[in-house]
Amino acid sequence: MNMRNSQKSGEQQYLTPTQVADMFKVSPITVRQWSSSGKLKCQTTPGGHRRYLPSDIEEFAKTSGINLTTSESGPKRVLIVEDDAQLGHLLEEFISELDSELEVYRAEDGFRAGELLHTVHPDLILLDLMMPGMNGFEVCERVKRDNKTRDIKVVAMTGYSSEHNVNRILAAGAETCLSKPIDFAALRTILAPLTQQAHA
Amino acid sequence: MNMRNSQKSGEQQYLTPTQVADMFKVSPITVRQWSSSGKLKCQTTPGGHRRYLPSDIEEFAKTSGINLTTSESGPKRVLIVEDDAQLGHLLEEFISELDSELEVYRAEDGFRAGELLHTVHPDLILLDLMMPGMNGFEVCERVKRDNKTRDIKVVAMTGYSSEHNVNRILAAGAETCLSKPIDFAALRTILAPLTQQAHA
DNA sequence: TGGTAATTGGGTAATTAGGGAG
DNA sequence: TATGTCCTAATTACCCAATTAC
Repeated sequence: MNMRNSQKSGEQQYLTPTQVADMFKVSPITVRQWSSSGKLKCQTTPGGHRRYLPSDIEEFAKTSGINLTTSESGPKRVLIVEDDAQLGHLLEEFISELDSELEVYRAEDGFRAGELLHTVHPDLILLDLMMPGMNGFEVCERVKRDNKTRDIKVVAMTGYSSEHNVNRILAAGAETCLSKPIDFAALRTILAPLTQQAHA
Repeated sequence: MNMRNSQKSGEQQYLTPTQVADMFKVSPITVRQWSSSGKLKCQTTPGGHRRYLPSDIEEFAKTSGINLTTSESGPKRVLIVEDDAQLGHLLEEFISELDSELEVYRAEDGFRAGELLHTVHPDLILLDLMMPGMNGFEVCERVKRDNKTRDIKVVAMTGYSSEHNVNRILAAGAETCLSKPIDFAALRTILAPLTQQAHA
């Protein structure tokens, strides 16, 4: 079970030459050249090894027009935004067992949702539209408006699926809108693309 | 002996190996090597673990020719978490006029707060404890528990400042707890360190 | 005060990185 | 322009018991 709950902060905020090389699909030596010629900014360790910040990489990617094959290769991540503990847990279990390769995170409030959106950068969000202090429609709109997050698929969930609400959330960029109680068969179908890629 | 709690309002005077490692973009193991080979001075706890003084770090950085322009550089950022539009705007105005160098952001809901926490990584958070769908105490605890955000100062604001609540938020790691209506003179004092550094 | 998870130190081996000439 | 190779140095991984944080 590859379930990753809330508090995890073992991310690395710097990149080594080989990691950068992998991102651009070139050899580490080439990355070294880019740095020594000043094309790619870098910091150095006291021992003289180069360290790269994500911002430096992005800038270089834009300047040189090379598209970076970022972390598309890693395991797929799903973020569940649901304040109901019971349903939330059920969804966690269901998705984890669908594919043990999937990393499942859950936010039980808006703050946590905002945090996880940017710290784990999920591939898909299961979003409860009706949560206290959080407007699900707005959240979806914001996700789709931000360049950094617009590639994330949003699957809405609501207990009041009026035609108006469904149209509104779809217009905001959501993939689909599931009515509660959740049809798990439908959910499985929706998640199929993620599991297929994870197995590939 | 609890080192984290002993640094109530100021900076931490000792740095752990991991913290030093982050500063130099290196693994903790490497820091250990620097110390055991005598390149990096250090003190030790009674149990034999290494602790570093900022002065030791600076000296080592100079010797190695590294600029310690970690994340301390750049303009200071303040995040206001307040759902009341009127008060929120007032705070924005006040802080902006206190020092035009300060960057002021505002979150009107929990989701936005979580987003901004990680996207702008503020130096200080003005946190309303009573917001719908968001437990201010929990938020503060989470901020202080995460290595990435624990250096962020938290200033709480509440309309119901019972002694119990004040103690609870201070125990969670907040700098102070302001009662509403806000005492702007007190707020100015609290923000003084930021404005001074911004001008330096 | 007691319990549990995370960090640390030591030592050795494995990996990665930098520089330069091809 | 990008890369493969050689040599040396810097950095990291791994193991386990002790220490520390909360």
